[in-house]
Amino acid sequence: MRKPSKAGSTMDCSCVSDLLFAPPALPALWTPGFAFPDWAYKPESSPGSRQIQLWHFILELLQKEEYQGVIAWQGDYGEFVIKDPDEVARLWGIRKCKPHMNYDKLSRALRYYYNKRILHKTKGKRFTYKFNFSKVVLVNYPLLDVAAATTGSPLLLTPGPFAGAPGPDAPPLTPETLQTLFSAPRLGEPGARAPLFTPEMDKLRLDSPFPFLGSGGATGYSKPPGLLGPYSRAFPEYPWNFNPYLAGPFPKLPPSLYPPHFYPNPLASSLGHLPSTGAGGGPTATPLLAATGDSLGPERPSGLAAAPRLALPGAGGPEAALGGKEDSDSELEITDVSGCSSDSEGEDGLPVPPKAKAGKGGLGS
DNA sequence: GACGGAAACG
DNA sequence: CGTTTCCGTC
Repeated sequence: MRKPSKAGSTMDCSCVSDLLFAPPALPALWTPGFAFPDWAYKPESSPGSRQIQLWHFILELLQKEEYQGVIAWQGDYGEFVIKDPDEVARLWGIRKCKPHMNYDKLSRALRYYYNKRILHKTKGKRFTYKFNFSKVVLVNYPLLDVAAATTGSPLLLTPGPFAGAPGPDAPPLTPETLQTLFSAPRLGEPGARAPLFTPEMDKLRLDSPFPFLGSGGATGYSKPPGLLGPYSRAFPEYPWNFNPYLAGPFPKLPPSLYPPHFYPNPLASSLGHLPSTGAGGGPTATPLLAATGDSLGPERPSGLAAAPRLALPGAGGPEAALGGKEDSDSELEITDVSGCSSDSEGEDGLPVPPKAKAGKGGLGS
């Protein structure tokens, strides 16, 4: 019943819209046109209102090395752990100008994602959740959903908790499916519904051993899907220097290329600017974006085929990235509430300390 | 801590 | 609609 006189706190809260990522000086491996994926901000509907959503935010955080002490990928594909709930909540609060945000509330919002299947809880592990990228992708590319439905995507590779969930909208996508979908030449075209599925793929699909949602066990570290990739200077974490999504038509990927777990990179694919599938690769996936957003699409340079310098792990490998990220964090902390009216409930001025990071070694939890 | 109902808000 | 706020329950 407590409803503090919040009256007309119409604080526009020009929270600086702090796109976490300011485009400072982008390294050479950065293509101008390759801005943050629209899809990350455009869930599906509400054309125009691109209020950041919690899962976007989480993804953002996860993608920035600066916050690895606060939230980080861990465990299986899409699994992440909130190492510092208070901090994450605080950051979220800042972003939304909700000074009283806390983990309890944030987690409630997170819990709402369960039904939406955007997120899932990793039971047993504290503060650990798991992204359901299949859903995330679908949410952003409804067309794919349609396509999948049309073909009656037979692949069900969700051993996780969803396995038993006969959800009508349980669109379990496997990386393979995604690739297939993304490879399709114009999804937007009614008549151009490319051969999304072929008999041969069927086999492959079922054959895919992916730790998508529920392969327990893999205790190894899982690198984040390079979904949002481009923001950090470190390009995608594709240690294997190989993009599953652009790998030709559908070659049975050689075992050597099959890491313990690899993740799809729908984004990259959708942007279709990665290592061109080259011959046989087939159609570019670029149209996808156009298909969905269309119209006002920030025209992607047709020749977007720009230089898709993926991480050239080769020697460096993922470990290199992992190990070398300890350097001093960037200064683009989003820890300032500048813009947020301090009015609100007339509480503390919300000093927002510069957050002394790095101090946490015993956060093991 | 984690869950989910309920009400309210923008 | 996506939370935010609050809360009872396990």
